[in-house]
Amino acid sequence: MATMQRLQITGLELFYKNGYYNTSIDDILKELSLSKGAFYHHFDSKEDFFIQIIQNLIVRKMYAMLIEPIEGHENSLDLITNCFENALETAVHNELDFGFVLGNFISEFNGKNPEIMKHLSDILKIWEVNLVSAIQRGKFNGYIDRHVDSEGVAVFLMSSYLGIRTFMVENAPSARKYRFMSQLRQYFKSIQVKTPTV
Amino acid sequence: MATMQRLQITGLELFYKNGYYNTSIDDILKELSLSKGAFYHHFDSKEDFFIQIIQNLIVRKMYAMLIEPIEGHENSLDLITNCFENALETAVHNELDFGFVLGNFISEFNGKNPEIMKHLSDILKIWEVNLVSAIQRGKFNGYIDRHVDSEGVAVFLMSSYLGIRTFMVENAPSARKYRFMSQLRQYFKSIQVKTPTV
DNA sequence: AATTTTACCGACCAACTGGTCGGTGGGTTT
DNA sequence: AAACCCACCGACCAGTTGGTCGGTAAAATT
Repeated sequence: MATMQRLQITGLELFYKNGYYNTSIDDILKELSLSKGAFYHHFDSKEDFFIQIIQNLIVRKMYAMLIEPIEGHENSLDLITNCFENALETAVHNELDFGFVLGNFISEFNGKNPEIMKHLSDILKIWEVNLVSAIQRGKFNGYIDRHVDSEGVAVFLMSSYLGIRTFMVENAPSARKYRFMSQLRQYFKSIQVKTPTV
Repeated sequence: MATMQRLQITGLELFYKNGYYNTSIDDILKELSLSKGAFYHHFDSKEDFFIQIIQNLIVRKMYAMLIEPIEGHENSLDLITNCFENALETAVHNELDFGFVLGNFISEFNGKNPEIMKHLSDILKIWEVNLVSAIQRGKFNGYIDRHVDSEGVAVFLMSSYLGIRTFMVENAPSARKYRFMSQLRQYFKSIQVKTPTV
């Protein structure tokens, strides 16, 4: 595989595991048995390197995991439920979950690096916009109560998702995932269209 | 004020603002015009310093802001609503919100420093236990539906709280707080005891 | 008054940081 | 075959890191 790609993949892994500021370029190079020269041949700086990682890896995966799965015309709430279910399942198995990766980096860069924050915020914005669309589609298609605030639901969903991921990291991920999903369904019940039970 | 306290207060401020690994002891000392000698006279190491900050500042504030306010015998859901409302309001004004401080540090130390993680997890555990108690009290007192899973509600509440804080940090905190609280009330409606509307 | 303890100073250290730069060897152009 | 480009090497640099240590002046203890 191309050296540039290998650097980015390993870079993201280590940045995620140890944090951006706590991972040195040397750490990444040691992992791949490459030299400083190789790194600075491909990237201008550590910051430029990370921005390319965001654009090449994080954005793409966010789309694949959290945006495309909710684009269909089925019941939005079902789509979102399944989407979260799958995303959290990869999280249980300690794989990279890009929604969380994003939240993590936002914590790390907040107030420290406005340039990088802008890139991260943009992704969050895209997620938000797509969630709002999905919810409005759900209203239009008769699945969601027309009186609910789509923006509010989106904010609530994103918040709880970012939060449960922080929380899963610390203890009993599988049990917490299960409990979280149950309560999410409970919440969804409260915003769906009430069909009188015959 | 005693030098030791001033070090801890300034330390927490800077650790919170810039991250633990991205804040040097020299940064803290410069802020207070103190020397290395002063620091190592009072603390064994940077890690020891941070653990004392957790125990002296973070634990106390967590109790004051997120635990004691939900201990009363009124309607648990009201208590929790008010508690979150207040905590998020301090967050809007960019003051230290210790629930979030906790979540932030958990992200930062996860997988890097088990010793510190243990201390942070303990606080989260205390919060969880107290939330579960409050919810069970709510069931007992006839405010909350007896069929709901208390543990699940607690996990959901903590998640969404940690999440909204990450999310508020990035954009339009006040609007997001408002939207979040609306949806929280919506969720609470779905778990409270259903009194037939006459 | 003599001694010990406390609180603090600041020069110093080895390890590490992001980044620079002169090189080198293989492949492609001319 | 000469000239050039590309991908990479690794010694080196200045600045920063957490941490050490010998010293000192004031306060507390004897």
